[in-house]
Amino acid sequence: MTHDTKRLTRIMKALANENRLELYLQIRRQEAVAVAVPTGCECFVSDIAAKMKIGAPTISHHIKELESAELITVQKVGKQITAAINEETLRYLQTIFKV
Amino acid sequence: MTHDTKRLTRIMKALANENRLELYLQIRRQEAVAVAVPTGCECFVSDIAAKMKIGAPTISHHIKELESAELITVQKVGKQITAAINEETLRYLQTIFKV
DNA sequence: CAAACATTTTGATACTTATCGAATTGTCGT
DNA sequence: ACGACAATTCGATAAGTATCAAAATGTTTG
Repeated sequence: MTHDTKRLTRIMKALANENRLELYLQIRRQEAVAVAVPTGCECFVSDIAAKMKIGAPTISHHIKELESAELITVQKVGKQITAAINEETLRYLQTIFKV
Repeated sequence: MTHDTKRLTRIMKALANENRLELYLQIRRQEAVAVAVPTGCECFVSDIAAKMKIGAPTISHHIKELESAELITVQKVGKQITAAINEETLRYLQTIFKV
């Protein structure tokens, strides 16, 4: 069992829940939109959460899991928090699934 | 929740276990070796399993999970079984993690 | 300060699942 | 047919976790 398998398992676990995966994908989509606007990324987790069918405590839990797996980074902005994709981990995943 | 999220969740779940992920990665590695030899892929699951620290029933279970998630295909060859990567699913994962 | 709002923590519950030992099935060679 | 070996099924257990409600924390604004 290599070190990489451990890391990759942690990442996969973090993506192995429907709602958490959806959160991650939404954050990526929001970022894709954000690069087009001059203000940059204003990816509020509460905006994404509002469209989902799970409660705030669960969202909070999931965000921490994604952060702990280094899939996203999180920042507090006033009352709310914003999330951003951890590009390094995304690139790592790309290399894993590269042919 | 899109249809794709459902499918992707099933795939991620299948890869979200250390031993099952290791199985999948080993099958990919074995295949990479096999293309270099004229006999093609002789990727026996028992060979991979012999190097792992879990019992045969668990291996059997994991192989079924990978197959059910369409990550691999399986074929019986005599007493043993061989596994091969489902290339379509691998390409799907590539598109997901593509920048 | 107080009200309002976003997030987090805590504690509990229900569900899933990884793993094993034992028994079973299937396949090959003698 | 029998013994050996690979894989599977069954049944059980232990560990993990997704989710919620309630309470707590932190932040902004009147």
